[in-house]
Amino acid sequence: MGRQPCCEKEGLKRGPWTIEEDHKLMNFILNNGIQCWRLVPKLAGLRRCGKSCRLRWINYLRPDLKRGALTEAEEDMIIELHSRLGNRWSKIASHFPGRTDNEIKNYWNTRIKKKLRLLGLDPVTHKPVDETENSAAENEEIYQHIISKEKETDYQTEGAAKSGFNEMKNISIFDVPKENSEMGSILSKTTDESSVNFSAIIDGHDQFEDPFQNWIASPLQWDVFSNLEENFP
DNA sequence: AATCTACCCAACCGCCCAACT
DNA sequence: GAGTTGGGCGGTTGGGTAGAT
Repeated sequence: MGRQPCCEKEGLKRGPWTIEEDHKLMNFILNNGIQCWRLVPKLAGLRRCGKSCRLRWINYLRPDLKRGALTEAEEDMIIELHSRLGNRWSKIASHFPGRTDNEIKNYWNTRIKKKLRLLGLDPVTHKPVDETENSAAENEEIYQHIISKEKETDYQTEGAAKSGFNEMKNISIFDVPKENSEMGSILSKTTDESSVNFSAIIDGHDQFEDPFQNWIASPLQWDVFSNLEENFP
């Protein structure tokens, strides 16, 4: 008898999460906490696998997530930790509050690995490999090229974020840049009701009747999450 | 303008392990 | 001790995007 699947696959939705789904999950967890991931989709009214909900929460919805590109210092630390811990991404991620193992793993696979190879280092052992294809000077030249390209990219990304627009198709409630929280938008929480009730006030007046629509549409006052336990006992 | 290619990253899959029965 | 279950982890994939041709 083989292992049973973690959940019924039939009738389950897969693929990218919608804003509505994000909302349902976020709202459920903030109101109820996490006891059993298997039950979360059922109780939250989602047609998703419990594992999928967990992943979405951990990698994307968690309020304490740190967003934006990894810094050079973080990158150096990842390399150092990887040389000691290997591909134990969750262990590595535990040294970076607000970063996820998935994020670090992706960063490693798409960038650091490449850089190490170009520098003539084996990404697995971190030791020099035979420089049969490129000389050290050539490697250095390519590496500098990558660095300059990355700086260009970072600058562009930062500029786009500051403009207040996010053209990503899969935009989420958390894609709004933090800087915009200063634009007169307030996310307030009404605690004198049985359930948590968010109401966003944009430029002094309500724009939507549905508080969740407000939540989606308005830039967040991020500080509300800094004392989460106080807000959601 | 259209097509191709490389890259990025969110999401999924399957395995492992600890806790429980 | 064996079987079951749920959570966690690492590897992989597929879709979207940007840049090159």
